[in-house]
Amino acid sequence: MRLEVQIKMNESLYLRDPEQSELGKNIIKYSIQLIHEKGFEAFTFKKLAEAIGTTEAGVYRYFENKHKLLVYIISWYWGWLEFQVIYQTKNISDPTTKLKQVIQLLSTSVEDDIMTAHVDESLLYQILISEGSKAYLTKHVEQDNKQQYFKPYKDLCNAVGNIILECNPTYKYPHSLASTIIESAHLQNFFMYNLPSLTDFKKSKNNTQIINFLNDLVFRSIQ
Amino acid sequence: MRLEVQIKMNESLYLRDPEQSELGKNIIKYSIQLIHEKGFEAFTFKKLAEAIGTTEAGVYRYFENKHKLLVYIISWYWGWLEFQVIYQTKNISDPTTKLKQVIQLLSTSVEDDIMTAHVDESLLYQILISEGSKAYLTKHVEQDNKQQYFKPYKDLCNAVGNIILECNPTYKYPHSLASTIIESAHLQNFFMYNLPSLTDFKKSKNNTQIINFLNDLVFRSIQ
DNA sequence: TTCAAATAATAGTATTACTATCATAAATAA
DNA sequence: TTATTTATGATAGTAATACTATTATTTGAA
Repeated sequence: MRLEVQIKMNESLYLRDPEQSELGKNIIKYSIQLIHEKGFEAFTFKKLAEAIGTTEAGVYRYFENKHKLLVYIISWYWGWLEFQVIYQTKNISDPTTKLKQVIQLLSTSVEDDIMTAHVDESLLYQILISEGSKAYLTKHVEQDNKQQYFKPYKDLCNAVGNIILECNPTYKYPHSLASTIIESAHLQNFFMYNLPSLTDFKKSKNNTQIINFLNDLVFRSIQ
Repeated sequence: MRLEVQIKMNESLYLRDPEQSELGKNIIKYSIQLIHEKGFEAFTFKKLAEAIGTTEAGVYRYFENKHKLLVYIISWYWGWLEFQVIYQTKNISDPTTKLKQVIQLLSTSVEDDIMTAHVDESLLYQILISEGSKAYLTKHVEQDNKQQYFKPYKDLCNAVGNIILECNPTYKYPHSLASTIIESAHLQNFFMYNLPSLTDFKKSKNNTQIINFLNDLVFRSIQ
């Protein structure tokens, strides 16, 4: 038996559901590769179509524009991450241990999950770090938000906020602390590799230093 | 006597120094207005030229492309902010009070500084919140960094890091904490207005709640 | 006054971000 | 089985973007 994890996506992000066809799955697969390789600004539907072996018009039948495609794959990752957070903390009763596990998950790239064949999670993690904030840093964030595009991010943030409250029910800023550690985990990662003097870390494969920093920050904050 | 503050800019950011001519100053002034109004993605040199009353080619004589112009105005703001941080904490001897003052400066838009005639700092603060990270979240961050484009940001970060160390010389992550509070100040501001459920704040003119959150975060972290 | 530098005016190109049309192949329903 | 919908492929076309180049005109310093 073959298990497949399916992340339920917001339907208004796409014109045709990419999970439902080979071409659709290729659009996701190759857009992750290309955005990772070229960066979001240099990524175009034409290049994507060439990589897949289809035409530009073919891609446009699935996604209205490249921004929606970015939001799609970023949202997918947030959904997958929330699943990981819930799954990997299920049997932990101590909220402190749970929160540490969450910080670890937020700070490290996971190996390519075999349960999601057409998605390479480790590439996606890199995309999240470099391009993630571009999903919402737009002039149309309000409309996008009305369409619920950011629900997976909010859900994750809320889940993390709840674990924070489990650790200390009187802590006053669970959501802000949650969004701060999520974003900081990514940003410190980006800085460590690209602008290291903005951090106190040396480049390293594992992200222990970032994890230590965030643990220190979080647990002192919530006592 | 008329005082003018001049922020020394990295010369490789521009082709011709915009501070040295009327057209140049207009390019800065109107690009701030237009980027604020339309967002960086929809901002073009053609629209800018029309707003100023010059031609596209005229703008290209000053800046190679719109990304360098963005980096220019963002860097300008970092430089100006560092000046503010130094100036406004000069006579404070207590490092804790100093750090609080810095957090306040990072979290609030300052009134338009009359000492910089062609720059509207309150608009620039909004641009920094929404577009600031796009200055470095690119595939060419490494080359840009080699050209020292991010020096003003690093300098500010370092100045804040030093104040953190004054408060607690044994704190292990002064730079990471500094970059985290700088970015978090902006992000929480953006979220408060656009994705409020990622924060614990209600929309408000002054940013006291964000300042309280950051003070709490920082001073618990460094004890 | 003269000469160099800055600007204005105009034109042109490759690429991007789409939209539209029509033919064909594959899946499905009558 | 045929008829018909549906997805894809192939091709074309358009407006806007991100530039580069050329020439003429203005300005301002020597």
